[in-house]
Amino acid sequence: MHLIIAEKNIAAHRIAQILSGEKNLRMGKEGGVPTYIFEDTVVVGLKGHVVDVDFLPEYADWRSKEYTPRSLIDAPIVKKVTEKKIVDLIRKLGKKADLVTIATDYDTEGELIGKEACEIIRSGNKRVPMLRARFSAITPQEILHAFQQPSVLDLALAAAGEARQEIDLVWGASLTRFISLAARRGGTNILSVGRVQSPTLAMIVDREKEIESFIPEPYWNLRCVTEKDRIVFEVEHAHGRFTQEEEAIAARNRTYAPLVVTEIKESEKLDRPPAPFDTTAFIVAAGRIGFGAGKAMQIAEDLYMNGYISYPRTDNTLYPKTLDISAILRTLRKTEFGSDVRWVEEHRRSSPTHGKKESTDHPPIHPTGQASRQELGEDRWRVYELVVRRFLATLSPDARWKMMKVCLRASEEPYIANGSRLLEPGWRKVYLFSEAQEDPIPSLLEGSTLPLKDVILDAKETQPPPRYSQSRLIQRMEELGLGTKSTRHEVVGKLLSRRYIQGNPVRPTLVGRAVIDALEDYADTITKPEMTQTLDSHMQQIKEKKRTRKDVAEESRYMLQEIFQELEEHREDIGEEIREKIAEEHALGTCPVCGGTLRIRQMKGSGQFIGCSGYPRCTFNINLPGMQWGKAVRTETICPDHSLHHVRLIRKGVRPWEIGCALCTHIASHTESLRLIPMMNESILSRLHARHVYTVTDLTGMGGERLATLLGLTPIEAERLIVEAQEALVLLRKRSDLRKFVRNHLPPRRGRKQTEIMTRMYAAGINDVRSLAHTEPAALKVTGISEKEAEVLLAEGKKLCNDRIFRDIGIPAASRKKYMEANIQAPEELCNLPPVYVSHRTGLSLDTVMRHMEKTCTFIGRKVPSKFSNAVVERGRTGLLSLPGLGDGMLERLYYAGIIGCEDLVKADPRKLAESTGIPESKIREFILSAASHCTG
DNA sequence: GCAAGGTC
Repeated sequence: MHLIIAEKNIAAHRIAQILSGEKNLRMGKEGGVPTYIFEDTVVVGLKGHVVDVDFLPEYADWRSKEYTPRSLIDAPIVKKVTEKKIVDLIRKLGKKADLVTIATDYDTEGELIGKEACEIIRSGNKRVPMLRARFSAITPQEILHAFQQPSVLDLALAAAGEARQEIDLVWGASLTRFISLAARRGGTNILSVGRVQSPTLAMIVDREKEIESFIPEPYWNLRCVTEKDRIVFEVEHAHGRFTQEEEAIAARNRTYAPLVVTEIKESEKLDRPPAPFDTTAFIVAAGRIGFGAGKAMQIAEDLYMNGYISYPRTDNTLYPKTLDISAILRTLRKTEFGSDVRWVEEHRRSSPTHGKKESTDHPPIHPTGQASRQELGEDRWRVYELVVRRFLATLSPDARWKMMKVCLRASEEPYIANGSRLLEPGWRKVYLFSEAQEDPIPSLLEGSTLPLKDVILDAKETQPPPRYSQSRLIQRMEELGLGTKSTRHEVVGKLLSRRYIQGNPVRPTLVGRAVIDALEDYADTITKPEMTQTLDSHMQQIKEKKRTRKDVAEESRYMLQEIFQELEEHREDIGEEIREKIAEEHALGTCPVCGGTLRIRQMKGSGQFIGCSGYPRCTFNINLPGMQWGKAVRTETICPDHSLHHVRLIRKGVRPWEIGCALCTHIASHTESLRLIPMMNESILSRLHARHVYTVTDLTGMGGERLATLLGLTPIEAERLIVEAQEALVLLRKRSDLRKFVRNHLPPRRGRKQTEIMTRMYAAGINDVRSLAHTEPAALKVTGISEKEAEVLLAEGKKLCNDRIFRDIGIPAASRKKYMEANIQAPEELCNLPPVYVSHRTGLSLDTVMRHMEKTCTFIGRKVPSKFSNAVVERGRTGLLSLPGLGDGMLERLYYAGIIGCEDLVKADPRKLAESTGIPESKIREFILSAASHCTG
């Protein structure tokens, strides 16, 4: 049997199709892994690496005294299986094979992945011949050729990959642990360090520092407004930017009407369509239409897996000759882009565009299947459309522009105007994502004069360099050789998830800055892109057998040892420095009450709030929504009124919740409540605010005397204010309770706001669950709730009220639950029922039920029912159950009617009893008869 | 709990 190993399932499938000629190809699954079988051949796809490197298990404890971060440098490295199903399958198939061909991608990682597969197979079959097929595209030509002339694994090439693995693991793990431990950050807050992520982060931090230290330079622009054929347009002074204001003013003062056209230069410009998409260009283009790098790749991956577009991880910008472009166009004719496709077919350029990069791994990203807006949904459709239109653009003719340069004079001052007009849109007709900036000016004649409608002198300032957008960052990474087409966007995602950076364009957090500052001081090698470049050249030397993997790794370890020498000497300083900067991350600004520092504080549970550094001396605090709404972080925006950083709640997978200035929000939300106090007026309110008393609670906690002096009230007024505040607080608590209740029982619906419903309820005089429960369903209409929902709400409200009454009566929660389950909801109901029935129905002991009934009856002013002894009840029960045909179900019904023994039964009126129990009268009569004979006899 | 690189 011939076993062929491909790098991924999709490649295995296509290789099998080509080699089998699509005849008798059987697709199956073994051990959960897809297989492709024809004749005597089995093709299996890996999932990239199926094993990974790691340290021995004893190194797992970060805080181990023996296995310190530094000890990882020389720790033994072992391989561990990460894809067990695949590993098991290829080992099993390898045992039966008499030939194995490794057909992974033709690059360094592919060779290493091939070697891993080889070693797995060898562990079960030492003798089987192992060949290597090398191809640079999965096309019939390439594949057939590769299998006709197979070679063997290139161990030097694989060793270059292993060197990378080893170095990345050792540097990354040891430095990550060191920095995290020094800063005392564990769990989800570790501080990671790596050959690619750290230089990328350093780039972002550098840019931020550049922006901060940027000193704007003033400059002046001089322009004139004029008009021709009713078209108003502007001409600029030929000098361009003036750096001296006097010069600009002088030039303006020399500018007199009329404007005379002195020269007109017209030319034509060809505008080539963009090159086909490689991964980076795709991410950039997707970024322009609003997708973050990670999101764009996730969607592309999805479209690829479903056959709409080609493999999204590629460095190639040249369509291979084997790509059947006309066939793709024919496929696309059937889509929404049909008319564009036909236009392209009629106007195709002689050869498609291409970029600088040509690699042979995969073709540029292009559409492979037809799709409709409906089947894809909004986001996927937009990405698909982008890929389709880009593909069409690369086949379309150039756009043609008419360029105009007009020179003018106003008195002696030279002015110019640049205009452009799109003559033929060419590719721009099909590619709508790159806006054609037309700048039309009316047609002019040399020597003609124009009116001078206005002369404008603008004072401006030079701007700092912009922050990196995610896609620009990925472009920079590519330029610097950081990461690969498959990993660059993941690195950005990693920096975001570690909270080193935030937003798009990206900004470093203080944590991110602190880590880079520390690394630059003590381990700057890891913060420089050069580390990757050096590693690449060392890998090249290994590939060429000029150096060994061992040699390269040893040199790298030696360098890392030296770095650790420095790091360990300054361990305390580094830790303290990072911790200090991180603490700053939570600081919002000055406390309005005491001048201390307001900080975001997170408690152990899900609580978070803003507190003062002066606590307990200063108790000023602001409540924040719980952590389930997102973790509170500060943003760089500062409130102009309170000089406090704005606050934002961040939660995974959800758009952040911008709280804004927490103090503004705090004041606004509590002002409403303060107005509930009858004697509150604008004057008192503003005096309270001026004294930083913002909430009703704050007010109730104050002494009358203090309040009087603080607000300039008489002691009597102050006392009254406090009493009224206390009453308002009671109302607020009721409302808060009602709000929670409504939230729990009213399902959220689109376009309905809970706060509005609540406002309307309060306005209707419904301030607590009790008054809600006693409202008519129709009366709730004004709140915007449907009648059905109102009924549910009222029923639940009644339930809750009754439960609370039971609670107030002193019935424990466990028993209350049992009454509820037995559908005994109100205190009156309980009192009306025979105790024996209740006991039987709920499973509570008779004594317990009697005790509860006693309390309940007393509470609602009823007569307490007389007691039964357990013995009497028990005797009655055995008596009743001894009657022929009377089972447990009947017993309960009789209990319900107050019949607890044969004596009661004999005395009962059969017809009435039948009515109240639902048992047929004839049956009752039978029971009575037999009861009479039993009990008397 | 750590990196970067494959792939899903």
